[in-house]
Amino acid sequence: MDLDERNRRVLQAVIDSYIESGAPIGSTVLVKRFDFGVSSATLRNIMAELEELGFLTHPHTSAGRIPTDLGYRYYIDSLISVENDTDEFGDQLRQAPSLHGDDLNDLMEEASRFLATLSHCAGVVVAPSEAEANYRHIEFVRLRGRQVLIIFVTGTGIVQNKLIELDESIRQHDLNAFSSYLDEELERGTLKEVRQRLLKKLEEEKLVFMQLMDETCRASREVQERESEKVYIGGAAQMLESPEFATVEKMKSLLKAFEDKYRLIKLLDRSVAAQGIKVFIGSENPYFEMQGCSMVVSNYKVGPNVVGTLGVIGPTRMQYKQVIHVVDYTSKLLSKLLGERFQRGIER
Amino acid sequence: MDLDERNRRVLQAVIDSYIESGAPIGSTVLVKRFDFGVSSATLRNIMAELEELGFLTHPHTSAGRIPTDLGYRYYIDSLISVENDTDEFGDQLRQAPSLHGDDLNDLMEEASRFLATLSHCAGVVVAPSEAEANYRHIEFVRLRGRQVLIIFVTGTGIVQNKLIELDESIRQHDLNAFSSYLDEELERGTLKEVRQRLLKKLEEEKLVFMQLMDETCRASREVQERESEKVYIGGAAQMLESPEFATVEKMKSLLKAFEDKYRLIKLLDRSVAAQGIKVFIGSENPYFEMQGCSMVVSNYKVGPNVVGTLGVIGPTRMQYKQVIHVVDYTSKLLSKLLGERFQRGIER
DNA sequence: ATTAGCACTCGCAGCAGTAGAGTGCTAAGA
DNA sequence: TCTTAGCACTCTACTGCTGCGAGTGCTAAT
Repeated sequence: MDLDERNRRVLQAVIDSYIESGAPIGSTVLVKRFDFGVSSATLRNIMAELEELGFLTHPHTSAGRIPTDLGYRYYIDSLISVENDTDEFGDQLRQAPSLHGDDLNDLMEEASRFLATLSHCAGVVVAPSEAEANYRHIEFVRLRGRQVLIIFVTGTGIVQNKLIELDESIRQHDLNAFSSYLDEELERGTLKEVRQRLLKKLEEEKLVFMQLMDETCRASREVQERESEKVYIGGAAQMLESPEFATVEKMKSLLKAFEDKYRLIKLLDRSVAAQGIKVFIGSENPYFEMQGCSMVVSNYKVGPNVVGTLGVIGPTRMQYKQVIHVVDYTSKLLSKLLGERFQRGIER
Repeated sequence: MDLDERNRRVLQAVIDSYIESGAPIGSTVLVKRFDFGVSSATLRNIMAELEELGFLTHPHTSAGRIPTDLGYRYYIDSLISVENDTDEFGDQLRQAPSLHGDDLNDLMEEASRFLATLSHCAGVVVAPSEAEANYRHIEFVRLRGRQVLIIFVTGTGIVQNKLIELDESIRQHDLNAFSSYLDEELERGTLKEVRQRLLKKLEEEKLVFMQLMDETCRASREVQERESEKVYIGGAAQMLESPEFATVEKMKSLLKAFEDKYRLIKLLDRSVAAQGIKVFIGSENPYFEMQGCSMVVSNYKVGPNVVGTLGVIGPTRMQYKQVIHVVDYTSKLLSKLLGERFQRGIER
């Protein structure tokens, strides 16, 4: 797999040019645009070699070369340098309006649009899942009869709710008392632990409270699941600008894929087990059958913990350098913003 | 504008056939498929007449006829009968799985998908706006220092929240006291009225509470606005199945229009000042520049009040009878479900 | 190893020709 | 006066053909 310096430069030139123009790159174009100090015939030989190695291909006999997925992979791994010459783009990033939605939903949606605008691809953000949520406050509101609305407030200020139905009626006064009790106990541990302590204390004495507690635990789980199933997709229409999706068929299948949010989450979550940025090129991704699409994904944190995934889905022929930069920047930005919320949360 | 019986029947036959097949309808096709007891030549004469009146047109000299927007309008107003012969479709509707999302967001999303699936168009639901929200409970959670999270619970069990910052710090205990006070007062009127009463009572004595009250009112307004800006769009990809959107350009502009949710809300809200189902055909709608699209909209209620809009956007050539039926059914279904929540809410 | 030259391949745009669908008009019949 | 058969006309869609241009691969010379 080792290429000599010249071959590498040619490969890079082909991919760069192709990313820019979208049209197959012929040997004469390379001679005109770059200075390899060799003739077009030599370039043809080199390109034939690169094709044999699987980095390039051509759509038909008399067409120029385009990169294969393998070619892109090599490009990303060995040829791109994200650091240098992106400074003017970095400035552009920093000048972009920051995110300021104070509601978590707004924030996520903004982030997805932010990604989309700057990358010219579709931006995707998976909502944070706090595995063992640390609740700041739990409130109960009695609606009719035995129906009770449970409201969860997490340390990060996220508010979620769930309606439950108890076996017997309970007074709002008692609910308030229980709520205060829970709040106190929550300072000393998670909901599960509180449940354990409560179990010992109450025995069979107050059955209603025990049921309320059980329902609360169950609701908490459900509410967390519901939250972690949310995906925010921004700027999907932008992707359709790329000529590679200019056929009706491609467009349709792309949009169908975006509508199937559930699979999208699965895909993104599995993709990013480890930290840092990952790039998936075209067919590399077994779950997303869409041909001609790449993903650049990363994750974001609250404090020290990875809580969610975010990234960009676009045509295989995307501006990888810039997109990687954007995804990196956004993940850090979002982590910072969530971190600030978190700080507010834990400090009592 | 009055057509004699035969001309009406021909117009209806043309539109019905066109809706079904999507191809321009020629005189011979009509003779084959319908029994008018006249020859194709006569039908040609009639169709020429209908064209002169503006109900029909033809894309080029040697093509069959297709309806104009005016033709569709006449069709909807005078020719369609929603009542009869839709019974088997009504059965299909009633057999469809009902909606059961207990979270309001889930419910709206489900409703939009419900509309989309049954109409084969894009389903759109605008979130309910309760002009003067009747709150069941208002809760304050102190985060850090002077930051307070306000949680609103409406009579219908909708939970919304907003983070505010006070001028001076306040203890959680006092917040709780204020919350209980508000809850009691709210039984006797709206938030605004409570504010008036409070103003008289407190005078300048307790400045913090007054500020908290003001912030709460402001937050309440904001939270309501935020909610009423939500639109749920389901099955947008389905629309692309129609051959009229089979060109790349049409697809793109359609998707762009859907992404611009703000304008969509404006459009829908203005459309439905009055109650009942409305149909907007193609160019009839000045705000939605998309050509070749019709909307069928209605609204839904909580108890006696209209609170939101819902409907379907699809190609001008849609199955109006069925779609009208679906929209009507869904609006009633949603009203019923919300009504149940509401009943739960007001009964204490 | 590099390069100039050349034959070859393939896609694409343009063009002519044809088939088919459908119309509008006219003149004859009820 | 309304209806209808017949016919000329129009327009689209499809087909096959041709020439052009871009680009390759190969070969022989440097």
